[in-house]
Amino acid sequence: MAKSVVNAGSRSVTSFEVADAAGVSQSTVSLVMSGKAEGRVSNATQLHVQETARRLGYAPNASAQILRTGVLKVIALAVPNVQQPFFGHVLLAAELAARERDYSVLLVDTSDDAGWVDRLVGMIRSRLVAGCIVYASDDTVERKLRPIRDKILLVESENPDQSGIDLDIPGAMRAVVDHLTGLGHTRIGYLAADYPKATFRRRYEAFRTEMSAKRLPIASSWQTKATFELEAATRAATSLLERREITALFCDDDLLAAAAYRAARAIGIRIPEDLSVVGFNDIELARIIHPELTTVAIPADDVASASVELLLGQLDGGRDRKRKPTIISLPLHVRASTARHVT
Amino acid sequence: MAKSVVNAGSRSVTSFEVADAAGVSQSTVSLVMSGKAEGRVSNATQLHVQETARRLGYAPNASAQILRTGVLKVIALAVPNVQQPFFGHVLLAAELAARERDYSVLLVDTSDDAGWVDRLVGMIRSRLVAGCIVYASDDTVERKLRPIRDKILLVESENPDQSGIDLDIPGAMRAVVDHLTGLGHTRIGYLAADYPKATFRRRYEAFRTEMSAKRLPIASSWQTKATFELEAATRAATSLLERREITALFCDDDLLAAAAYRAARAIGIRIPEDLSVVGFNDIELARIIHPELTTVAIPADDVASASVELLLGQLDGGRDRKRKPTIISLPLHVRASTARHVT
DNA sequence: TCTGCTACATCATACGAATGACGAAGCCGG
DNA sequence: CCGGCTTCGTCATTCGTATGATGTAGCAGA
Repeated sequence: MAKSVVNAGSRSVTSFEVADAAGVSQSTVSLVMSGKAEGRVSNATQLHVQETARRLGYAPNASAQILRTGVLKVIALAVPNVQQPFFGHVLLAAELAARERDYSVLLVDTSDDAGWVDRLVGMIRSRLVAGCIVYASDDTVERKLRPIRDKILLVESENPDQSGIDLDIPGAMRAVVDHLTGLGHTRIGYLAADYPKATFRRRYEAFRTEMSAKRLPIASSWQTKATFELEAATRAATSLLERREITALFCDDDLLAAAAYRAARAIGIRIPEDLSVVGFNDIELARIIHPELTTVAIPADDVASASVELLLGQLDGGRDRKRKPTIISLPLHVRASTARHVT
Repeated sequence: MAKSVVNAGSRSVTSFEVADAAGVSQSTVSLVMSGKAEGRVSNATQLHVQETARRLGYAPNASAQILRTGVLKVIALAVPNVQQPFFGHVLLAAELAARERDYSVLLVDTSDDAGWVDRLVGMIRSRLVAGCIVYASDDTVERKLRPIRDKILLVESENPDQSGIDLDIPGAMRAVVDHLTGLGHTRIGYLAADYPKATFRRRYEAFRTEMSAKRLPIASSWQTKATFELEAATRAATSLLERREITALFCDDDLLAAAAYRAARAIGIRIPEDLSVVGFNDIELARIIHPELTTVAIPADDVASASVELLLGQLDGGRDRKRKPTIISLPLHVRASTARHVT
């Protein structure tokens, strides 16, 4: 009497129905399904239950499991602007790392509205997600996250000691300035990202520190800001370059470097003969534009997998908070966009 | 194995505790919190309960709510390779569209392993997510998704009639071929994406159809395949271009077009003077490389928001399945990489 | 005083799985 | 024939919320 089949209709199969169909109790089904049946259920029964469950298309209801066990394997990832290739990498790597530990990843985009922090806090309070990795936060955000800070891992926090993960910005900027001065450059421009993020501020500070240490000049006319919108960035770069005062240019992001390329081409400045350019991030674009871009690489995979690891550790580890942040070092990839300055 | 318990901050507040603190019953708290209190709870009590809840930091437990109500506002998004900028756009737009209807988005990356389909089916069966949008599926995938097909929305399915959303590939290819032939090109090459996806096959079929309709030649030596890995793609493009048989080249993706640019530059072929290039996707890169790339645009935002809309409709609408797919048309953005062919 | 309302609030149960506390056999040794 | 030990299962409760059913008090009308 094969009673089939329960099509994929909307009502879902419960452990009670499996129990009925298999002629056992709900407890037995639960024990078998959760793999805790050893020593409590005979092998024959286990097989029978498994077969019945399969036949009925049974899958334990996640909400019920979570409610009962308190175990929730979903984390959120709050990233600014997923469409930036760099964050795409981060997202991908984080998903992979999470999946390896049986976690799923919920996306929270932080780019367009201010409501995301409250939504995130709500998600965590209501236990829709167990915790969250937050990239590039700022003070306002961190204040709101305070009450749930043991469920949050900050990457590149405003306050470095709050970070779980931090990047070796000073080291990277030292490498950049060393590289450029090593090539004979002294008038180094700065195309900054016009976003109020800690990471950009810290890059600029590190730059100034390095330049001072080397007693090199910094002029405000050698510097400007731009968003990542291509046309706007190109205009900003153009107005900077057409003064023809600098021989090298650091850009806060590879996209800005690409804009600088466009600007340089438009006004007849050759890269690297007339201008050396250094970017930041090392996204694929860096090798696509011509000449290939010298840039500081952020190892997105390492950052993401380390974040996941730390967050999950923090979530069940409990009280080992006052750990120092993990520092990720950022290699400078030297390519064809930088060359010796000839006087 | 001692079970570590009781750390101060981690126990979460329940509606019973709020009820106690406020001197009312749990039911009352629930009614107030869910906004269904009108006519059942006096205003004074409502305010008092709300205040108490706020003071204790109460948030309803999501699992319990879902279990009780059966309402689950999380959907999954299965996309191949989030790090491709195009899918970054899709993801972002989908998250936004979902959020507007109070849904959250769970990411499923389909690029690196084959296990994702089973994981996805499990998520849906166990009601961890309510439904899923699946991009660029294939037959194998669709077979496995069959049992839960009313919770899935396919975008660009292998079998067009299964799709909820489809792209007007034939229209796009017609525009491409019209554009190139209008410029006097007859020997048109094809740099294909080496991935077994329906979308690429359909592009190629549409290409052949158009070329036949115009009685233009197609030669296998004018065509090759490549993955999106930059170096490999550049090599493939190089071997295609160094034959110097074609005057125009269609590329399955803007990244491949970028590789073609590199190849062309390396062997001294000028774009667009010696070779016109057309891409596909219109990612930001298309305007960054020089000359700016003529390319078929996929309106990622429209695709994503329409997908979300359709899926959510399908999830609660229930039985209006046999709807025809929504067709999204793909404009050709003509830029500087295509020019008249001079004999 | 009794019926009929309205306005508030509570009771009790269901959602579906997990799990500690209990059996019920079967078997052994004495 | 009885106590004790395994082996195999089941019972009953718990997780936290939502909600139909059920009061209770107060008041108006008759």
